[in-house]
Amino acid sequence: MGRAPCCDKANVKRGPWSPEEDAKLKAYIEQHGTGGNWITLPQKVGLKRCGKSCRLRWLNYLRPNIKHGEFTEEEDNIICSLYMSIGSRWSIIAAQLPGRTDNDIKNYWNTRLKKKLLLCNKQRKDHRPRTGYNHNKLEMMKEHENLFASHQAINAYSWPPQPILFSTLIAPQNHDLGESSVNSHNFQYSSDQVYFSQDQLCQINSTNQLASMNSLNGNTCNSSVISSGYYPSNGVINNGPQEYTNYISAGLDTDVLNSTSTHSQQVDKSVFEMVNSSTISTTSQDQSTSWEELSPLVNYPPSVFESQQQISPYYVFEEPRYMGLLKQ
DNA sequence: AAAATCAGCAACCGCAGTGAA
DNA sequence: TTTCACTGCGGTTGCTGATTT
Repeated sequence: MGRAPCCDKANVKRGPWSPEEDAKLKAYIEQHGTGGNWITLPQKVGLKRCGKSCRLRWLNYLRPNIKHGEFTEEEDNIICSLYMSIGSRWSIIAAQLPGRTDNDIKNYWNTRLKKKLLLCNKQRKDHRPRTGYNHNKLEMMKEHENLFASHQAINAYSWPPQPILFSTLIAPQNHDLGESSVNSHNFQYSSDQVYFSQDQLCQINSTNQLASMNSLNGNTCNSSVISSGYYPSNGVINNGPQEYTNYISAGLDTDVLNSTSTHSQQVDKSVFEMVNSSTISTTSQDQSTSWEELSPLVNYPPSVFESQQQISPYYVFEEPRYMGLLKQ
């Protein structure tokens, strides 16, 4: 026995919406609201549409203050940066771009931005001297495609490795942060800041806990989404609280964090060992190739890719304040 | 000029999470 | 505690106009 359909598909209109349908739906919702029930809404409005379809039409097209059309450079940067950090969490990304819908951003990424990134980076590579890390271009493109196709399914540490891989391992020690007694290896936190490992983040993403965390303490999406920041290559931060806000941060309930699986602890431990071993530079270099290929719009500290000796665990975004996360 | 191909995007589908009963 | 209707999300599809052959 399968799941019951959300509506009677035989008696439901599908395909593009007519202006009349748009007008009906818009007028009704503006006057009465959605009533919290999309399934019954079409009947109330007098539309032969599925409730899901109405919801989608409203959210993506009819609701007020929707922006369509050209994305700005700033928006491009935000999308790129967030995509590299959290992957295809379009709703979260959309939350950082007022007026943009997740569908719009998804389409924009798939049809244009991804290509723009690849092209942009190809040009950059063509003008750069080759380093010791030799990679056939075709292979790199293949690798690319594979990464894009599979990144959702693969282990959290496979990709994207660079930006947040070591975030928790060298979380600031010289500030007034509380440290979790339960799982200090994985994260540190103050009352409103938590530093994730990539593994945790991916797990959170994969189970939609990130959204739940928002509601747990009433924060908006602004507080849940990754912020990017630059962590000095010497691993020491001296500039005070402002820099904290640049890290991967979220306002959330520590009980939720503590509930993350032991897998993250194991992986974190192995990564921690990697950091302390000599193999890290090689590994990092390998991984960063893909990352580098895909993220030409992100500015890195020079040491990330140019040096095999230093690993800078944080990346810097051109204008982190656009993330809506920095305290002004 | 016509056919084929490509690109953009609106809409759909199905799964997972949530919360009320 | 379980069930199930409903919502939200991300991936995919398919239509349409633009571009290329």
